[in-house]
Amino acid sequence: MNLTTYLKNIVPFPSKELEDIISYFERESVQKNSPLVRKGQVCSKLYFIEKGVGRSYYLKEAGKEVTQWFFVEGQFMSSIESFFQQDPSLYYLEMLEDAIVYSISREKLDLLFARYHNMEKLGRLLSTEMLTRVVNKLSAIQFQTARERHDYMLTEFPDIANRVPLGHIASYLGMTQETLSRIRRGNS
Amino acid sequence: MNLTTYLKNIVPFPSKELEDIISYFERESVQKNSPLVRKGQVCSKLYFIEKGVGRSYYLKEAGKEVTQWFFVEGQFMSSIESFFQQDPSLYYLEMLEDAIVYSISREKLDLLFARYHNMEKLGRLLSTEMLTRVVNKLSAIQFQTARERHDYMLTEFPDIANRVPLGHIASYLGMTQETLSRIRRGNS
DNA sequence: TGCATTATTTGACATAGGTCAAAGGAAACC
DNA sequence: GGTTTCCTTTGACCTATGTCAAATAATGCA
Repeated sequence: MNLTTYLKNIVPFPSKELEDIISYFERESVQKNSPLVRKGQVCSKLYFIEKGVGRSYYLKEAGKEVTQWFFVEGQFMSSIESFFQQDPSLYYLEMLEDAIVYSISREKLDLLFARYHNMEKLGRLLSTEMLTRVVNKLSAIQFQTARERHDYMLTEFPDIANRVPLGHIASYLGMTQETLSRIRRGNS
Repeated sequence: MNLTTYLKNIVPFPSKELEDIISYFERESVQKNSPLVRKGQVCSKLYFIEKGVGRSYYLKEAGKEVTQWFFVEGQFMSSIESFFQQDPSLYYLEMLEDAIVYSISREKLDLLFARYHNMEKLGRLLSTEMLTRVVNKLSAIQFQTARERHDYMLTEFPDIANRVPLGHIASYLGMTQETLSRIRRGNS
């Protein structure tokens, strides 16, 4: 998914604006398993994924990783709270496949927000959209059984199952790898 | 908490703008336990709470209510996904005390977003702030024990315990009333 | 003030899903 | 192509929290 196309579909930017906006992003190749942000760092960039899958994850006691979110092609990815509040990130960000992303720094983004009303609108729309998705996950986690959460995941990230290790998905769903494996088998 | 003061503290609106913006809101008195939105309705208004506490809640099988969020003085309240996407709300919204709120319709709000860049910015900021808070709750629900979630709640809504029934808080925290009662007692 | 209603606590018991440990599979690397 | 490493499945057992039911306590209202 192309950044220009993506932006145009959300807000009808005049092409001059859009050109200017795009020029503030940098295209980057990112290697599989390389961290974009570590816990404790302030997340300095917002990423748009052109190709690849990423995830955010917490590191719990005993080194256990808990996936917080998956990010696929055509989505923005960041440690949002850290990026916007300029606080240390509570979790890690990494790509799970070799990827191509577009990145922009906070300063540049702020500049674009200030320069273009349309851009501010884009920010608002993306933010409420993400809010909706997080609320959905919260309600899945809060009152669904392990099996129902698995079904929720299939709607939110239809093809993720074939792209990332089972353990990542299990922790994203708030269950152990063993439980997810049992659910997949069909019984349990 | 006064709406004008609140808005001014987030974005430095010129007073003319602010005056115009405020004029689009309507002041309403709302009675305790009266629903602002029912499940299945499209939520037509965004509310700002000047006085009172509200909550959003799901109605599960067997008529069991599950609180999704609390809203206190000085916060905006709505069925956000429904309000912004104009979809039927998945949950109810009600005030838990006699309250005073300021309300605005989607059309008027859109008009203000379009008219004032500052307003759009306010929308973006409030939306990312809410996103942060929901992410925090999600992480509490997803990997904390019942007791830890209780502690999380005390930071998010310090004085809520004295204002709303225990059952509402328990379901907000994803546990039963009995469990919360046992936690409060200190053992368990 | 006293009754009716609603909210909270307590106890006994049940269970979904966790933990630990080990065995298969698959994939990556030389 | 064989070996090392990582990923997934399976089994046996355990525990935090849920369910159900009943007893108190608190609150609202006549």
